[in-house]
Amino acid sequence: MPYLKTDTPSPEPIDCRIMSAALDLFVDNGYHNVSIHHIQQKANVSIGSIYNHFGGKEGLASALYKHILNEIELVVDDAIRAETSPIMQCKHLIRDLFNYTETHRNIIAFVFHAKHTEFLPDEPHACDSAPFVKMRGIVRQGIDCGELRGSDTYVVASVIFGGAIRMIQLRLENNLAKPLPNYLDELMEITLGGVHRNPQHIKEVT
Amino acid sequence: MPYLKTDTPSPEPIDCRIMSAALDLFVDNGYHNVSIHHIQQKANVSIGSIYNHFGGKEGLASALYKHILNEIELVVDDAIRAETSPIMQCKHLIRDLFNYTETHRNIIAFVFHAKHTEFLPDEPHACDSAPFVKMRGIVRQGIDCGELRGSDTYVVASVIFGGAIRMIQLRLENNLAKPLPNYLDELMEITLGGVHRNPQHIKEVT
DNA sequence: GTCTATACGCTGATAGAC
DNA sequence: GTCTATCAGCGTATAGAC
Repeated sequence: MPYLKTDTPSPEPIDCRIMSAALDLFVDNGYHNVSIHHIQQKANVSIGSIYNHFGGKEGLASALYKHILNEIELVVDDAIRAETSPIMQCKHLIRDLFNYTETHRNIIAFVFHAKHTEFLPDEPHACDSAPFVKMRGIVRQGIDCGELRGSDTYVVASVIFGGAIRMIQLRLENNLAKPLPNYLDELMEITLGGVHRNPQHIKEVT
Repeated sequence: MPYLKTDTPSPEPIDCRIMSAALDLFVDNGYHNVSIHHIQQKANVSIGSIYNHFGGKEGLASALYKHILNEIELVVDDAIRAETSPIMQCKHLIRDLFNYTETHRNIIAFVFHAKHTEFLPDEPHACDSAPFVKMRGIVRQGIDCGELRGSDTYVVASVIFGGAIRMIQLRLENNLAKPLPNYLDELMEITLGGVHRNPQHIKEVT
């Protein structure tokens, strides 16, 4: 599963080496601030090889994007398989994403911290890709079976995963003192139970 | 307040025309896909004028960034002034941001939909800028006065504003059928009251 | 398949006239 | 202050040897 190892210079297949180097450089510097020459140098390959394998810089980014979305999809599938209720699936998934952020920082950063449409205009928006569609599917089931409040899938999914994604982004920008798993329990508690201390008074403010 | 009008070609001060053109182009195409020549053409000014006023492309982006953060800060200040309780301030602010997204799309897009560190390495992260610091200040007060549950400011702020920001991003990517204000009531209700239909059972899943 | 050297276009920036 | 013409550098992509 961790096919894409970070900062491993040499003894791997060449296409993997290229993608790993590109991932690190893209995350650290941004797609447009990285040239083919940088990637070539970091991956210890020639420019020709990059063109042979990926057809150019954009093809490389596209392959990397799809590869990483597949990895995320595996994480989502695991969570769906491991739990039965939608709420438990959500919590399981957020926990795994938090762990993944700590162990595979750049993979998460590439998904949650880049604007792909600026360099991959033909790829679908991240939120329309398989893993995110599946996340909304979990939420949809939770609403239908009465476990989750609300009616609009996008709204409920935004509350559940929006808070978690925000935490991930804060962590990636080094705004959090501790690793993400330390915040998981509090995050889930107030996401599920609400931020309002006296829920019976909510009607007063809405 | 709407000093930066969108798609207004001519009868304004030159620096405003330049910033408006740059904002539209940056949002539509991404900073790195826009050249000085594009901006010059759209703003009906010369390259020299851009350099005279802003010192170059990066200086222009930096001025635009600061200008827009100031506008957002005004929105935050308005919400803080208009309400007394932190929860009401949060809801007021989210409503105004939703309206602002519909009426000043590109201003919101530039703040919530771009990765500024890729072209403004010297500017602070958006989440460290004044408006976002003030948002966390509201949350901090809410926690301290017992109105909001939770203890960590970042966690509570992520839940409250993370969901709203996620909705804004979905709207900017045309994933929502209706304008944002239509979703406000449901969003606030489940954010404040929790997504879990039976809160008394939360301990079972956390 | 892998590599090097080269060509070409574009972009940011400047110089100097008005 | 505003403008035009021009330059230098970089970055993508290709051609062709091994």
